Amino acid sequence: MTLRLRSGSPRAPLPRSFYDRPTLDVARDVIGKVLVHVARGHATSGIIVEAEAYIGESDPACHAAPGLTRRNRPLYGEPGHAYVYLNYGMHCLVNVVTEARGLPAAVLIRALAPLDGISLMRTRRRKTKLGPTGRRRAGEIQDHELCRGPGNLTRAMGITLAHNEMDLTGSRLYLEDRGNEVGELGEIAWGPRIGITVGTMHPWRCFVAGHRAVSGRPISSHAVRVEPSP
DNA sequence: CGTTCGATGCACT
DNA sequence: GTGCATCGAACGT
Repeated sequence: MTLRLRSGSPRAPLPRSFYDRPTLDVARDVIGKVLVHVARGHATSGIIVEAEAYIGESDPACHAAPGLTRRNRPLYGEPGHAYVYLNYGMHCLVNVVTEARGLPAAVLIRALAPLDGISLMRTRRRKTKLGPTGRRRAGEIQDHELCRGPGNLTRAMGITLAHNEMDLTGSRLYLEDRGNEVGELGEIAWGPRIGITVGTMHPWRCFVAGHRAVSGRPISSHAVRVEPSP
């Protein structure tokens, strides 16, 4: 399947200036944008509905907390590049690097509402290694489950460690604006980041409240803030 | 519904 | 050797 765009709009990766901004602004603004991966002429894409900010060496949950290491080097590099790493030995997680000029920070992409290449996503998800019991799920994976969660979305999109440090202004892996109105998806909400044991005081997880593709349990609307408090 | 727990690889101390 | 920015099957309500 070839890359398909909304009526006639040219392929236009977001410029580096989009990423070279305060990370909380980038985390908010990636919601509603489209993540695209083109592999061997086949595109997969989805609207970002969940993201988390990791900001600087003073953020204990950020990979830059120990200072510069071989692994976290992309965080110290130019904004608009991918930071992909392996976690729990089996999941590749994809971030977009933000904040130039010495502040190591990034936004973790946590969930997408799939758009293009859904059958290819389903094929890739079916190739997931089986657990110790060797049992596979009974039914088909639903569309909204394909890219629900950071490990699931990289599996469905075919994003691997080979994409680490890739330039997001290129033509292989990028974000673009297809004019989707965030209001059509739902209301933007902020809350604590998921799956971490430190840095939970920061409400730096941004998501579309109530969207089916958002990971974790649904959160009652009164439990979330509408703006982050850095 | 809810919680628990094992699989899995690599960076880091 | 330790500890993960996870996932989902297998239990227990």
